[in-house]
Amino acid sequence: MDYLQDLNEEQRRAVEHIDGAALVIASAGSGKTRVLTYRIAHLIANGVTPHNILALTFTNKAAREMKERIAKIVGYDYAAGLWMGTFHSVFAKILRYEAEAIGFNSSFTIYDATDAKNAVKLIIKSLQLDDSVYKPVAIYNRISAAKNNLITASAYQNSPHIRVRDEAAKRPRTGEIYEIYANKCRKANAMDFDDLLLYTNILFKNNPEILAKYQQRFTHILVDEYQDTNMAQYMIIKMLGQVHRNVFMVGDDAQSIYSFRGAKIENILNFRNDYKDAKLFKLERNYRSSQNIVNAANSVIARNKEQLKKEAYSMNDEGSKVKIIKALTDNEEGFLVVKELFNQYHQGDNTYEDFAILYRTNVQSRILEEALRKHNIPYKIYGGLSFYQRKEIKDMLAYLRLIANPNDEEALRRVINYPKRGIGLTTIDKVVNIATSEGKSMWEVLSNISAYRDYFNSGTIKKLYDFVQLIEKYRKDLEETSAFELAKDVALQTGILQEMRVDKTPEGISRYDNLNELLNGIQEFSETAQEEDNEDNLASYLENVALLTDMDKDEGDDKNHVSLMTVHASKGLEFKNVFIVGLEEKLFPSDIGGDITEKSLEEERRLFYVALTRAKERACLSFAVTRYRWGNVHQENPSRFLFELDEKYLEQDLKELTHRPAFLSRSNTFGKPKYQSSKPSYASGVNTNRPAPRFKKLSSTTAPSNFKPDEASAFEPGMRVIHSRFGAGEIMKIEGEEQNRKATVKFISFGEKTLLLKFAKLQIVK
DNA sequence: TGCGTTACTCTTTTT
DNA sequence: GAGTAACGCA
Repeated sequence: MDYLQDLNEEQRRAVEHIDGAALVIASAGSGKTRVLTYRIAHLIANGVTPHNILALTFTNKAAREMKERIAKIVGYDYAAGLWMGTFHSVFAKILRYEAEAIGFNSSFTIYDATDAKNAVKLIIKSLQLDDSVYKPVAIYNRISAAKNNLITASAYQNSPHIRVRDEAAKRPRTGEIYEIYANKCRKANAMDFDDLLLYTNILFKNNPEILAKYQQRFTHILVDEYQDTNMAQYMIIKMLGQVHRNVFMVGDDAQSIYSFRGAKIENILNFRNDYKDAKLFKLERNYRSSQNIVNAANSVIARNKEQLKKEAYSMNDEGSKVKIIKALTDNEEGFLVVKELFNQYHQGDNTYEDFAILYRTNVQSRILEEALRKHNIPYKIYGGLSFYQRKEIKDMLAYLRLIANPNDEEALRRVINYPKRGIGLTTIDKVVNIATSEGKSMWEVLSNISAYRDYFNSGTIKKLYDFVQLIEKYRKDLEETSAFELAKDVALQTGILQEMRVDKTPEGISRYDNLNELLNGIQEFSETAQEEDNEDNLASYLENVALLTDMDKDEGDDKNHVSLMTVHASKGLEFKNVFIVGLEEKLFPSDIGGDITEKSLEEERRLFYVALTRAKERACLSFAVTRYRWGNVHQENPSRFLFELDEKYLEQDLKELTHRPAFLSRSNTFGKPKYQSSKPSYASGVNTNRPAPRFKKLSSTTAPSNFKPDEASAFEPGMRVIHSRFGAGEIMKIEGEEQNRKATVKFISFGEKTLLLKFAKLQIVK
C-alpha cells in the first residue's frame, strides 16, 4: 500500500477511485502515467483480476512501459494478465478470435497506409477514372474519415449529404470506389488500420452475445489520451463499458492534436453528458517544467475558447526565460539553433539526451541534421520515413505476409517479381483480369495456373508455377517453424539477401543493414515468444509488426544523442532542453488545407502548447525570415504564437526582434521570377519576350531535355550563387560546357570549400 | 519485357 | 528535393 505515498492528494483520490465512471483531466507533466499505473495496481491490490482490466493507450511503447511499471508494483505474473495496448492492437487480437463472425479468416493481414493507398489507386485505374481528379490519396482519406465515423460503404452511398459533397468535389464515384475497396479487402482477407476499429464496432453491434462476453470480461476499462479518440473508438468504449460502467478516462483537452485522424475533442469535452454520475479529477500541478515554462505555455493556450476550465501551475524553480532566435534563412536557423545547443551543452552538466529539437513537419529535419553533423553532435531522427516503410523491409514482410495469407493481394504484387523472375506487368494484368472476371483472388488463379494455359505462353506458365511452388513450400511448415527460421529461409533462398550483399553503394549497404536489423528483430521476437511461452509462429509475429511504428522501437543502449522529431511525435515525452524551430506563419501554425480556420488554429495552438510543455528547464524558439519551401525562397512572418506568449516570460524584447523594414514586408515571396506563372521555363527568354529574368533557376538534378549546351555559358565566374543546396557562394570557374547533356559548375562557398555542383538548384544573381 | 531517362507532382501531423 | 509515373528504346 505504500505506493499511495508517492501521490499528491488529487492523484491519490483518482487512484483510489474503484467503481463508477471517472474523468481525469491531467494537464501536461502532472503525473498522468503515474495515476494510470498506480490505479491499475490499486485495482489489482483490491481484488480485481488483471484479466478483467482493459487499458488502452495511444502507442505500443506507452503500453509496454506502463505494463513494466505495474509489474514492478504487483509482480510480473499479475501484470502479464492485463489487457493492455493500443486500440488497434487490442482489437486486432479480439477480431482474430472472432473473425468468423464478420466473415473474415483469423489469419487476416493488416494493410498499412501504403498498401491501402496502392489498392485504392489500382481501383481508380481499373475504373478508368482520371487520377488527377480522383487523387488516390484524397479518396483514401475520404474513405478513412468515413470509417472513423462508422460510415460503411453502403451507408456512404446512401447518404444524400455525402453525395452532395462528393458531387461538388467532382468526384461522384467515390462511394463506388469505397465499396469496391471494401470488397477487395475482404477477398484478400485484409483489413486496414481503420477497418480494425470499424469491424470491431460491426462485430459488437451485430453479435450481442459476443459483445456481452467482452462486456462481462472487462469489468474495468481505462483509456489514456482520451482527448485523441475518434468516433469509432468512442463507440467501442461506450458499448464495452455499458454494463459495468467502470470507465476511467485520462486526458487533457489542451493536448488534443489528432483531429486530422478523426479525433474528436468533443469526446472529452462532453464526457459528463454520457456519464452523468462521473467523478471528475483535475491534476493541475505540473511536476515537469519550471514556472516560466508553464506560465508561458498557459499564456498561449488561454486564447483557446474550446476548453475545460483548469489551472495549470508549477511549484518548481522559476527557471530561465524562454529564448527566441531569429535567423535570416532556414539554413541560418539550423546553424544558430545548433550553435545555441552546443553552447548550452558545454555550459551545464548536460548529456545530449537532455536535448530535443521539435518541428512542425518532417522536411525541416534535413537542415538541422546537416548543422548537427557539421558540429559533430550525435543525433537521432525519430519518425519520418519509418523503418517499417522502407522498401527492403516492406518487401521482406510482404513475403511473410503472403506466406501467412496468400490472398493478400498487395503483398503478392510486391513480391511476384522481386527478385526479378521475369513476371512483368503484362502477365500480372492478365492474371488480374482472369481473377476479376471469375470472381477469384489472384492467388486462386495462380495456384491453378494450368487451367489457364491458353492465356499465357509456356515459359510464363512455368515462371508462375515456380513462384507458387516457392510460396507453397514455406506454407507447408508454417505451423512448425518459428517466425525467425522462416524469415531467414526466405531471405536466403529467394536471393534477396545475396542481392543486397553485393550492392556496395551506400544505399545498398544501408538496405543490407536494414534487412539484417529486421531479421534480428524477428529473431528477438521468436526468442521472447519462446521464453514467455507465447506463440512463436509467423502469424503472431505479423500481427505484432503490422501495428509497430518507429516510436515503438526500443532504444538501444546508446542514448547519448539529441532527439529530433515532430511535435506530434513528442507527445508524452520530456526533455531538459527543448528547441522548437520554424515558428513562422503558415508553417506553425500550418496553413495546409487552405485557410486557417478558428478550429484549425486552436488545434495548432494546442500543438504549440504540447511542444512547449515538453521542456523541463529551458525552451528556445526559433524562426527564419526567409525559408526555402517547395522550390522557392519565401519571405516568412514570425508565428503569431510568438506574440501570444506573455512577454514576462521571454528573454528578449520580441517587438525589437521581429521588427522589419517596411520594404521587406511588402511582398511575400522573394526571388521568385515573375514570369514563372504555370510551368517553369528552363529556356528562359526563348519562349517569352518579357525582360530577361534577374534570377536563373534550374530545377532537377539533370539537365532538362530542351537544354542547349550554350546554356552553360549563362553561368560565368564571378556570379553569386544566392541559393543552392550547399548554401551561398560565388562561381569561381566553369567546368565543362556539356557532359552527357549535363553541365558541371564549380563554385566556392564562403571562400572555403570547392563544391562540385551538377545541375543542382541554383539561384544566381549577376 | 526490362531498363534507363525524363517529366511531373507533391510537399502535415500517424495508429 | 524526392519519389514515381510515363515514356522510349533495345
